[in-house]
Amino acid sequence: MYKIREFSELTGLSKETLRYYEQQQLLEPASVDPVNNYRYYDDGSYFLAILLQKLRSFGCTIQEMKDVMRDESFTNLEGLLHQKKERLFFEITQKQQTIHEIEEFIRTGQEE
Amino acid sequence: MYKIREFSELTGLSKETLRYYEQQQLLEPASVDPVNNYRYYDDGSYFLAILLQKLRSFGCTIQEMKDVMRDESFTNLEGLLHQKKERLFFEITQKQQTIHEIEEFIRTGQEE
DNA sequence: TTTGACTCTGTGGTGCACCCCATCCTTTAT
DNA sequence: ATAAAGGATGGGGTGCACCACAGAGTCAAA
Repeated sequence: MYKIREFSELTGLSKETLRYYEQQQLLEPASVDPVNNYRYYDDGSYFLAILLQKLRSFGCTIQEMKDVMRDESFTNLEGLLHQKKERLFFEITQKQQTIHEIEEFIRTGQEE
Repeated sequence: MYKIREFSELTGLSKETLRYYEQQQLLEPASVDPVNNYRYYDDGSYFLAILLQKLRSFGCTIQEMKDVMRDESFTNLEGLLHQKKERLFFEITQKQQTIHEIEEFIRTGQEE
């Protein structure tokens, strides 16, 4: 059982982020001491925290992660990952398009 | 001379955006009636407004556009455009990297 | 002249995912 | 026993580029 500080260092998620995720019902502590309200995390929490961190780095929103965490078998996980990949491909073509527009603008806009 | 509404329709920039740009000293009306404070825009304003709109679509920030608008000969414009292109190339490789990470995650993360 | 459309200013809100701080309480080490 | 370290809560703030709205004044056509 880890207290929030140690768990924060373990996972790389800040204490504030952990509290925020709890509030969002995204990652709840394994247990909360009813006397002092201290949060305690365990290895199951660790697994989930690492997953969440990865998903965030993939560009998933809190809402999307909530949808994934809702069922424990992660049935929606793979779908979300594919969707994110598609999104990234789309954003890449968007940016390539913008690059073309900039180059076009440099060429034609230069005339004045 | 166009009043703000007409100029807004002409340029595609909303009235609020025009007021905001004025506040940011990014695009000032050609004149302001001292009696009623009505803003009036002219064809010079139009040219600048279109430029600003393009720069925004290229991903330029307000601050960057301010730097460009500061001198009337637009000496910094080309530099900014090149910088934006570089930025876009970088973001594209970032996203490609993320795509690889997702694929890697699908492969190795699938084992549990 | 009336009416409706337009404009002004100022202020507050939006979204997202957090971060920061004051204040108070608890634990831990000495 | 004491003091430092760490925990809790609640609320506000951040950045960016706007959008929305209230309330008041103004213009333009019929």
